[in-house]
Amino acid sequence: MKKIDSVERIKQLRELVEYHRQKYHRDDAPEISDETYDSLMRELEVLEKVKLKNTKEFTPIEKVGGKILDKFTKVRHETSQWSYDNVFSKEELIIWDTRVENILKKEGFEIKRSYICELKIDGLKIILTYKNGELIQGATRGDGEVGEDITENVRMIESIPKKLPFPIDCIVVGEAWMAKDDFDLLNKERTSNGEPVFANTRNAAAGSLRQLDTSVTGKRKIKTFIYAIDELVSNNKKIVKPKTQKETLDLLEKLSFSVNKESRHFNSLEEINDFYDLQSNKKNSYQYGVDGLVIKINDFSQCDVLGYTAKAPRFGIAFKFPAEEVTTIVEDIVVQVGRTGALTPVAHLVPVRVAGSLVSRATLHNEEEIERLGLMIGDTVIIKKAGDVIPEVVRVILELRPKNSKKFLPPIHCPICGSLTEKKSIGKGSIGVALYCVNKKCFAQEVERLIHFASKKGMNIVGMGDSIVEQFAENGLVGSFPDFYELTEGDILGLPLFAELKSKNIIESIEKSKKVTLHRFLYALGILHVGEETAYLLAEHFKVFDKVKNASYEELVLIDGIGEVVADSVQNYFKDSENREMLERLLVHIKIEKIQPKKGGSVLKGKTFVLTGTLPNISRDEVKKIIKELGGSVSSSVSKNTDYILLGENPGTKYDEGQKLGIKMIDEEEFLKLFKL
DNA sequence: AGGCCTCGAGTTCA
DNA sequence: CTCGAGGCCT
Repeated sequence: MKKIDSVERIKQLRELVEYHRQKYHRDDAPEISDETYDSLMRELEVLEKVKLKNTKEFTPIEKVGGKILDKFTKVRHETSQWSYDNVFSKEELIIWDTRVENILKKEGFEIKRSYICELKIDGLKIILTYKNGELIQGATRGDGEVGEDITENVRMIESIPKKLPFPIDCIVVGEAWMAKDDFDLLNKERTSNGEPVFANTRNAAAGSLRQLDTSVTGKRKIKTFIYAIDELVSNNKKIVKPKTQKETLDLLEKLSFSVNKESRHFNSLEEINDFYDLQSNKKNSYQYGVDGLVIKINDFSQCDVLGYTAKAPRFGIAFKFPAEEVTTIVEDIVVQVGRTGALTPVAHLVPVRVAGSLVSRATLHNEEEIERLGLMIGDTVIIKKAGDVIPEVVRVILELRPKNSKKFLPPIHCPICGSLTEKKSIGKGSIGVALYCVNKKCFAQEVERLIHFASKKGMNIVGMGDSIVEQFAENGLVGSFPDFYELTEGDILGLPLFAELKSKNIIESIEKSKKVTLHRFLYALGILHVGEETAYLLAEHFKVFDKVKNASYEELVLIDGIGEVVADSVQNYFKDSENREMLERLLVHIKIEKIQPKKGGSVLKGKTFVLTGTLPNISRDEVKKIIKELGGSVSSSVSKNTDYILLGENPGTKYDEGQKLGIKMIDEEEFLKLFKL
């Protein structure tokens, strides 16, 4: 891929950012997620700084917010409404803190400082003005200088006091948000009324506040957290101007505002980092969205010294949680060969941080998926992580497509062995979507089969991971399964990076792997359509390997769960003379153990479980084993046959499906207790 | 023949 | 986790 001209990209990005800025701030109808928007903004900021500095093209983005719609009247804010700069890592936080310390030192100020950490609520900023204790105005932030008058809407919000307990003048600032439960209900209602649903709680909150009919606002159950006092005039001795952020929060509470209870007062960055970790685990348990922490210097006299940059206050910073959706560029689409010969296109990306890890590749499944996405090489795309683990291309940002973008052409030849590719026919006349390399001797396929054979769920040769198998294969040490068992320490020692101890360990693991259960052995062979489950079925039915090997088609299809396709596949595998020879050579080394009769468990008889998320103490495979031993079964997808969903941390879409179907959810603790394990 | 339920296969990063 | 497709029930 040719490098994209950065000046050209800056121009495109500017236009795009401006477009979405208006969509978001003016129209309340964003088309992209905030994270995506942030990500575009950050890229633009960096590019401008690097490429255009000292040129007349340099017009840094400073304006934030949008133009004002006619239907709401404008209000000019008494004090500018800033927003804090963002940091995304502990290192960046230290840089911010060091700058704070340096400025304080330079100005001859006390450098000892403490911090207030507040949750950064995902809502919309509101500014409330009180005169003599009476609410006289509510406004949105707008561009920071001029916002919209939403006084009548704000009066409909329960958590906002219309009259303060003290007759003072003040301007306070906070966040308006909608609870996740209320959001779900609202969207459900809108669906049944045929209205478009809101994309997220913040849009819903924003939409609800900008209603010309304020009774609608009242019905929408908007909630608030207030966190700042911009101005305060008081004749009352009980109400004095706060000198710190902590006093501010206390005072706000005293004035009957709704104040978030999670805020903490800390003296060190270490404490802040712990709090960050704690909250990043807890964030999904709140009814409001949290996108990070806001860290503020507690002492206002220090804040005054620190002042403002052109863009943001120096005395505070937003420490954001890792973005879950970001943009990046598809540098190339590369075709990978699987163990069965299946060819899978994978997008190679400019590395980006998503949900805490650096992502450089994402599977595209097949051509049809690429078609659906309308993806071309060189495109800018939005990436997210499915179930917080596997990177996924969500969609293409067409506006950023470079002129030299290339279409992905499905390979005519296998990228590894060069033989022709084809699609498989399935059933009568119809053709499957996946493309295959039909050469069984294809080196890539052979390596993948060997990896599968040695894997944990197969022969479980400990220490024989993907890259080691690859290395062995490339050096001609292994080409077929029996080769593993004919390796000597001397063979391995010849390879680079293999010291004596390491070689010895590998030989030992190979030795240990010789004892296997029948189902694991069958699985390891990698027979087409025989996965873990089917291997188990075969093992249970036939008990000994020879009977599986010699089973007739008729016998196979009679087994519950095995149909024509699988029976065919099994038959063909054992009919193949090369396979038979290989097996003969292999079985000399292998000792197939009898499966122990099930430990008379029947507690879970007939119960079907589905697992989602990470369990705190037990591994997924262990749980599966336990459930099976007790007579239950584990399925990979939720259906109405599912009895229980075993819920771990960061559950995926199965959680939502389960909720829809009203399936009982239990966590690890409940599971163990329930079945007295 | 159609629809639901499951399984198999491929995938990512630390 | 997601997708496609095999198996089985209606």
